[in-house]
Amino acid sequence: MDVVKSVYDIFSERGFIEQVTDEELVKDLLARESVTCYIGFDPTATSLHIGSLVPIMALSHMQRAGHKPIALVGGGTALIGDPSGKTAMRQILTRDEIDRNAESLRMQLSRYIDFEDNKALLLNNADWLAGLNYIEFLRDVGRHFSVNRMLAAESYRIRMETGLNFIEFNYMLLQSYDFSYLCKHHDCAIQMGGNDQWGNIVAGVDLTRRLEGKRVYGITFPLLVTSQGHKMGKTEKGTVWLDPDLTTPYEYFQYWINTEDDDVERFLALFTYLPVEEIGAVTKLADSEINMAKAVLAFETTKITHGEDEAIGAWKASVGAFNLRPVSSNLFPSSSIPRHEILQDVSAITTYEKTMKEVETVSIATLLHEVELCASRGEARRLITQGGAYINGRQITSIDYKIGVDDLDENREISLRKGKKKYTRIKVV
RNA sequence: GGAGGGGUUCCCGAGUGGUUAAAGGGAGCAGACUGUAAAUCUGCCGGCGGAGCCUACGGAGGUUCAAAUCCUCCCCCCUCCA
Repeated sequence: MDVVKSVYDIFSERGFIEQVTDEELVKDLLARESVTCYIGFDPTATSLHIGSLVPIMALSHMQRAGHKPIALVGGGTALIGDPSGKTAMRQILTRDEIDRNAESLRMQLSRYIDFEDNKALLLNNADWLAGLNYIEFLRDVGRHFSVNRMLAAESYRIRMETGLNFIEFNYMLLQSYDFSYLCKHHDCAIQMGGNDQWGNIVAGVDLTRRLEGKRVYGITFPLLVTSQGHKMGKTEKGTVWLDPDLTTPYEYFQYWINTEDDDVERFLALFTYLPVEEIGAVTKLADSEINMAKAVLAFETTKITHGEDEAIGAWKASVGAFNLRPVSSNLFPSSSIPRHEILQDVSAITTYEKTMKEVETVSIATLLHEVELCASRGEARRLITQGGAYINGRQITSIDYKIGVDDLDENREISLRKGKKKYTRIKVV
């Protein structure tokens, strides 16, 4: 088979697809011509996080296959917010905030998608939603929606039990309108999104047919949870962001290398560009050998999000801190992960600069708190009591421990560790 | 608008005057075991220099020696009726 793979094949072999509105037609369309497709993103935060990575990678694959992705910022819906105040899920944002978030969104997405020369678009639905006239909207759009059918949608059925306000109920109409608008003005033919968007996407397909007389399609991705059933991208320190100022590349790397065994293969397919043939080798890895695959996963994902230099830095720090074994040369030949032994270089680990006085005069618990290893001094004290605090690899046995010059290494640095995995360094200046 | 039910610590959820920083579960953290995995077991799990103090049970007042628990007003959610 030397037929070029279509992006649909790529999606399907990499596990991107949960549901498709019309598999045969979508397959055919994507194999035949360059298609414009879109995914919506919430502009409620200044940074995207790991939870958005599947949609982002999907858009990226689309573009690589010669299609045209549109990243749609949901500025219009953010303008409405959720007035009940009970759920914090939709914050009301001002136009300024939305525009600012949209801009940082563009910068982040630029790592994965090329927006040059209109090869991809970043649009904001506030541009067409904000000026909508209610009467006209009801007449032109609202009349196409059957409340009975809406209530049958999975997403609403669930909310019927806990309560659903009118604004939320309207998101389906607005999102459907987005789709038909993008179809009309940008010739957009496919909407993609998490499987929770299925109802909204299908509604948009229907509306577009009625409004524009055009046939459009929808694809949903599986909602990712780890094999433990945990939500993706949450750690002790909170969300794993894509912004290096919020989550350092080292922490990002660490998040991925800590992936559970059962998720490694799936994640390699979803979050890296490595060929599926190479990824399949994961299943043959015995016992701890799978850690090599995790290293590759961590390296490749970090490289995609933060660049190769940062990925190498994070990898080196990881090697230094955890005695990571080099990845065998026969594994993942497409990966650019370094495979040689290296000198210890932990500079990618977060380092705090402090004066000798600042270090000597405070209690060790305070210090652990100050370098954000512990959320409070109380937690730090507990940690020490339970034997989970280490200084330069030595367990701290007393909460009265005081740091002195003897704790400095030749670079005037101190290594602090919480448990087995959380490292921080202090540079005494 | 009327009637009833409800808002508890990160989440779910007990608790109807003091013994409640508040049962239980989940999540999380640490220790042991390991492979920076999972499972399991053990401990911890509001803040503050430990006995003490502060903050906390939707919001604001009030009763009381003492309130998450009683009273008043307000906000929000749910159910039924309109």
